[in-house]
Amino acid sequence: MRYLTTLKYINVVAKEGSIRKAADRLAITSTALNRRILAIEDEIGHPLFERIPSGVRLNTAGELFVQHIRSQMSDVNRVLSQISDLSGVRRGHISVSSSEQTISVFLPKQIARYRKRHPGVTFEIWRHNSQKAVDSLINHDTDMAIIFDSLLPSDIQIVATVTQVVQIIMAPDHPLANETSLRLQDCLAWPVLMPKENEGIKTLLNVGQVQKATPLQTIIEADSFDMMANYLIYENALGFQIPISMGRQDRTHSNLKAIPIDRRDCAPGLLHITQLKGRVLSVAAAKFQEQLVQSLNHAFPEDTR
Amino acid sequence: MRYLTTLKYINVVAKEGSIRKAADRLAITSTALNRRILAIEDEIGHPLFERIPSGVRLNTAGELFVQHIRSQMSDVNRVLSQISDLSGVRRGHISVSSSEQTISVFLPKQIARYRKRHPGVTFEIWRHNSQKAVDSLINHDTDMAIIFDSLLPSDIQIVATVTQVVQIIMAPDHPLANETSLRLQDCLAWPVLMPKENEGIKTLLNVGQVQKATPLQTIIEADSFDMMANYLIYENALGFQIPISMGRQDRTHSNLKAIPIDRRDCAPGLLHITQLKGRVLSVAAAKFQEQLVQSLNHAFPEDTR
DNA sequence: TAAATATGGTGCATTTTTTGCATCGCAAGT
DNA sequence: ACTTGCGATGCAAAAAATGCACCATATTTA
Repeated sequence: MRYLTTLKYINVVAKEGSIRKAADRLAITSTALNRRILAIEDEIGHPLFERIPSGVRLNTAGELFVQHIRSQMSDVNRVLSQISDLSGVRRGHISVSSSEQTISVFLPKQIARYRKRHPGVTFEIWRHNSQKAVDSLINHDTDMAIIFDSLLPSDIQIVATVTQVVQIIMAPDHPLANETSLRLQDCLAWPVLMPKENEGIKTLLNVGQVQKATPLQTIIEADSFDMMANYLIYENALGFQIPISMGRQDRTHSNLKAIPIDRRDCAPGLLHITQLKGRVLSVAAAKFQEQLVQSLNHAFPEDTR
Repeated sequence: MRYLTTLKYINVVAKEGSIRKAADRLAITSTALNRRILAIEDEIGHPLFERIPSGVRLNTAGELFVQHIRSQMSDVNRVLSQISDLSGVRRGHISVSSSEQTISVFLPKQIARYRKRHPGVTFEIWRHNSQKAVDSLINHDTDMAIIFDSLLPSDIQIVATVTQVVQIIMAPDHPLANETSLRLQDCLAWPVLMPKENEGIKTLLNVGQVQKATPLQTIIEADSFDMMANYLIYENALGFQIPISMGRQDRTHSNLKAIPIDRRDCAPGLLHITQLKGRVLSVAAAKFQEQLVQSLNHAFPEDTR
């Protein structure tokens, strides 16, 4: 949209914190960009940026205006998507913020399924921890976020929630592999691989550990589920994950066994599908969100806790 | 705002229903305007207007886009108002839709009071019946509306409500002038002036009449309160109004006596201050609305019905 | 301490975009 | 059959945006 260029430019400058850098990224001259900014500041009657030696920084007016810009741009996208939808083709671009747990197995399947029906829709997936996920929603950088067990600020709207029991994963020939449920004290004898950035699982486990005063012996902290999965083949250690991270037992991770932790030791976590409160999603994004919610509810029907 | 020109143009074309007429009103050539529209239609990838022999008409895509434009423009104004407010000066423009009852006495006083504190704010007052008032809110043509006793659609938000008892007005020397409350049957003996467009009062009275089977003898239907007031001096007739239409008894309409109708004959009406649901008002408009609500509640404290 | 390297801002020539005029084709009203 | 009003288009003029070279200034580096 041509009439949005200036707004887009300002947004980039705000993010880069420097006119020249922004100009680089936008593939235009810094002068052109500089002039656009001076012009609009003049038009508004107030500067939007504070000039500091290392570049520029939004002042209060700028904050207000940039916020407006972002909501404008996402609204335009929504309307364009609606218009595209009128002629039958479902076009659009969907931006999703996802946690480590859902990004590897669950999301790809969902996206593939959606794109099968609507090939005109493109996707953008961000791997965010919960804080960044929330920020990305507020900045209109993403349409929706999948967040595991985290307290959410009030301007985030929870669209759907499913419970996820933390599971212990191990090699299929592990001595514990035939149990149907495990207590934390059963694990003390084995070394443990702990998720690192993944605050959700860690918090849930920590609560359990503190309550029971059962310190696990963590040998590796890592973020990658694949890394963890591969390591478990070589040593009789234990890892943690939630069901959504794993494919079907017989498929993606057929070489791993997953056994739920007894609820007395570790409460089930909540996996939320969220969006910015009050925001109207594009047709494409709304439909995709609908599909996500439906799939989640189907795959993990409401437990009786 | 320069970057909004195209949007503004499209909005005008949509309202005028003709590119040439819109171009006239915008003081540009029809070619320039035509090109802008063709350009943006091309950019969107869908026509916004349907070309008919007598001009152009919005198609569905256009409806969507124009709706977006209107909300965008009012949002820009809100942000600009907020930015102005940062530097201490309260600037802005407030657009109010008002019913006949409030426009002559109540609103001028309120506006004067507001402008005394914030001379930078300008006003625009529309005299609308309730249907037009609602439309103007939906089109973003007005920031708020004062509507008397009318059912409101669900996308209108009621900010405040006061009750207004229908009064019978008459010359001070009228035989009924010394009563403190009147039944409708007391009025049968005198000719009656009925408000015309003012559906609110008429509906309330009609309910009363039907219930009691007491047909009033209407001699004049008119919209102007002043006309009504002046006529009552010459003939011993009766008129109807609600308290907010009258100034203080001793001031604006000192030559008239107002006596409430007994509630058994005519239920009190509701006067609403309304705005479009979900819309964020500019600083100026929000403050003015606040003042209105406060004044209303002060002037007409909650009755115990 | 002085040179080097960033930053935003400005004058001027150039390119791109927008506008206005004259005109066409078309359809409805007279 | 004619007029009138509509949107669309080719072409030249006007206006706006851009890029280049350069300035002033503050920070970092040698």
